[in-house]
Amino acid sequence: MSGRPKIFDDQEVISKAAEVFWRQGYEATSTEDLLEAMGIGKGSFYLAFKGGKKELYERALGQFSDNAIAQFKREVDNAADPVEYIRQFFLRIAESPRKVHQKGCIFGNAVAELSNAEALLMKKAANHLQELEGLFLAALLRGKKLGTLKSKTEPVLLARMLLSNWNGLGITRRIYPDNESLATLIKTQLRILD
Amino acid sequence: MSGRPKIFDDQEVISKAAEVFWRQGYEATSTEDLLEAMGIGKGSFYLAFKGGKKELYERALGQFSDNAIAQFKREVDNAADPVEYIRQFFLRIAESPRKVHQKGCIFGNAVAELSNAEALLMKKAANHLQELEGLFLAALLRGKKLGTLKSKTEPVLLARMLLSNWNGLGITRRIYPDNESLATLIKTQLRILD
DNA sequence: CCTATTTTGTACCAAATAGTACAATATTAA
DNA sequence: TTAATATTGTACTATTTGGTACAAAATAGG
Repeated sequence: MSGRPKIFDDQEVISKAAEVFWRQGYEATSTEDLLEAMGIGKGSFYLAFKGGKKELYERALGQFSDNAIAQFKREVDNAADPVEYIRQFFLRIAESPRKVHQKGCIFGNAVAELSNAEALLMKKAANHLQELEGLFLAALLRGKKLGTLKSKTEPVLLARMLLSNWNGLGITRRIYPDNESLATLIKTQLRILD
Repeated sequence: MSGRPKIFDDQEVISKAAEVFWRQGYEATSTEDLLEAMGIGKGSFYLAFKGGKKELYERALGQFSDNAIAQFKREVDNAADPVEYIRQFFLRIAESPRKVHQKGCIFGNAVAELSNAEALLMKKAANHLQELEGLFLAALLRGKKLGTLKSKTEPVLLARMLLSNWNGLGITRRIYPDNESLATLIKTQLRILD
């Protein structure tokens, strides 16, 4: 065991690939694009990712989700008021540079573009969004207990609505990549929490 | 003038192409797919659409938009209460079969998947969604005059929000293609109009 | 220093794909 | 009938693409 040393770290190159996928989408990204971004050759690539582009995309979404979910969970758990954290989470969208707006949500993009042919991939992307909805719900429930969630609406329904708002913003921010109008929109949407 | 007769109608084949683009997305659709769906050969295709797939996609979006916009406008103008029409417009989403949910919104899909390389196409798709927002706004303003729009929120803002909700539903309905839960979600979203 | 092991880089291949060229075809009008 | 014209179908080409094969390289351990 232990032959020629690897010249790259899996997580690192997956991150770089994720960025390309995010910017260009799944179909529009060629393996050549990915190899260049990852900085490795075909030999290494197909050894590490036997499933090729498809496997890489799946792992890119998975790793991205793991990081995002972990961060969200860590921060919301540390927040005194989880409802206020959600508010800031959404309002932070309206603090992004244009380039970021243009990418939208990596999972929403996946759900939108993955055709019937890639139904399995699309299901996995959908699952990541459902995880986010789950975190919304947990935060809302804690807010309810704390008394910071005033809304009389069922938390399950509020969480679903937050997810749908998130999905919508992933598109809308690309049409209106203007932080001021986005902030106004988001603040209005967040009224459902009152 | 007037040589061999055309064996197809432009609008018809564009409609058929639009359906394929809608189902599979832009990148995932090959010209071969399109030729098959349209029922014409390469000779005819490149004569009628010199710009190839790209031109066809643009015209497909344009024609789809023209039809949808025209229908919306006709119906909302005939509606006694334009605000109620908007409500029904959204609630009708929750009366779709699974196959339709899986396709989402053809314009939202375009905005989501079109990479920087296709920035111009994406801008045109975005414009179609802005037209929809414009119709929302016109309807809300008329509702305001009629007194059927109760909400104190700025109509411009409401219209923007309706568009974002629409964009979100284009994704969310693919994750939850269940009409009952969709109806619940939509009804809650529509509360902003009260 | 040799052997086993793993990774790397490259050469190669087969399939798919977009697009062109052009002869054959079907029409109208003279 | 014939000339002019527009459309069609097909054969062809050039390129891109995903993927494989495999020899060379770089390590650890004996």
